Amino acid sequence: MPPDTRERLLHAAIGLFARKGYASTSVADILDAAGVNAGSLYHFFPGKQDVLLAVLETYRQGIDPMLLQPAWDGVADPIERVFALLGHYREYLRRTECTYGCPIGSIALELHEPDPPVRALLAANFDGWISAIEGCFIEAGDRLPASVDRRALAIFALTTMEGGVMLSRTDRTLDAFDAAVRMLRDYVDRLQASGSSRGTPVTLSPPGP
Amino acid sequence: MPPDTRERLLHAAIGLFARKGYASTSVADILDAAGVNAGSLYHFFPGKQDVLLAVLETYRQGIDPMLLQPAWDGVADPIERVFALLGHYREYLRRTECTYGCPIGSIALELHEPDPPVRALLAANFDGWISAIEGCFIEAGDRLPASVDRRALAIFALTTMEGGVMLSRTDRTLDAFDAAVRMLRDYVDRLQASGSSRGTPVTLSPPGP
DNA sequence: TTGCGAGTTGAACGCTCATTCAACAGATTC
DNA sequence: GAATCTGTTGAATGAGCGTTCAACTCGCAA
Repeated sequence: MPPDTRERLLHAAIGLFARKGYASTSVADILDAAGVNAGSLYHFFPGKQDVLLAVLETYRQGIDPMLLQPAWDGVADPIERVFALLGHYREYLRRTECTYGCPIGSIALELHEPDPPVRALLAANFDGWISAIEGCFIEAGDRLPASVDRRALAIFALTTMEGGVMLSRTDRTLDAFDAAVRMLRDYVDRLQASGSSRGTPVTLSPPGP
Repeated sequence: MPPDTRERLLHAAIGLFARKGYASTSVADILDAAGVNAGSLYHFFPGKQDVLLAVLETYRQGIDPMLLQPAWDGVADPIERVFALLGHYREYLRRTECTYGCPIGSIALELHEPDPPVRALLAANFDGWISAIEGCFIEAGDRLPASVDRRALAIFALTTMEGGVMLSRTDRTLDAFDAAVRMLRDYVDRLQASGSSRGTPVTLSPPGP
């Protein structure tokens, strides 16, 4: 029954890395936020980068229980689940007044030459996200044309989210995020309309302003 | 006729910020790369952040002559110009073995609480890019459905590029970038096909792997 | 010849950073 | 009750950071 010192450090680091980024967060910041002394941190982690590794691993394990399940609560339709998840990120942006969006994306672009284990965990996080969305599009079955690569579409959804977060964070407005998601919605609507020989017919909403 | 010290500092900073990011580039790095002493830098710039401002302003002024014109050389069709520009970024990724893509995007996500002038210049850079692509889609006229918001489509193209760069940089492979651009191409193709009562008919290529 | 301003030099400054370490505390084991 | 293990303490370390500054060079104008 070890004390929760490690947990407190991890939780403090998660918050600080999301708010300030990795490089701009000092070890002293983490220590202050966790209410822990320097030696204790180095008792649990070999160094600062290993705290980052633990944070990224926590995110990775949290994709399903902490991200997907809350976003998909009450949403059964697989395609609606994709946009429910995007809406989840929109809410995150909105609540923070567009100051931070996806912590994985921020760290991915912040570290220009990440050590291999860090890069591997970043890639694993992206892969978990993509695979979940790919599952939605696969579950959509013949509502989408058979010729559409489900995984590529999932990647496209992730680039839309990450790019939208980047632009919206830069001008502190949800406009760019909303515009990008609106276009993705229009695309998926058109895909559904084009393959509508089977499955429930879909009403095509115009992508206007 | 002032010596080119300021130019050398600017050029060195552009290269280093793109390669290592802003925070990870020390003033000493810039001085070494430019072959200049500390005092000289502070003769031309009040501080490190003002070097960043000058770099961002240089990028902004270079969007047309340094980015668009080379990418669009010999490409007349407005819609092909959009994808020619995306191909330009692909080449940039490829030549650097997927280690760096868009420097504006990297800095935008690296700085979590940028000073107002820095954020304004980042936004101005994105806006210049978006407006240029918006011009392409406007020029495409009735090849695209009238209901499609040209600016939103331009934003969508930027999120595709920035998101694609992020993912490709993370797993050091062009796959994600290619997948995202392929889906954007399919979307634009479908938009053209749907509004094809006027203009040149467009052959719809399947988005398969 | 003197004076001046633009540009240069590089050592020095104060600060923050990640990390270390010897000493200590308390529970568990033998 | 001695030994051991896990965890804690917080001052100290040394490197690197952005920045400052007094002294200097040099071309040019008066």
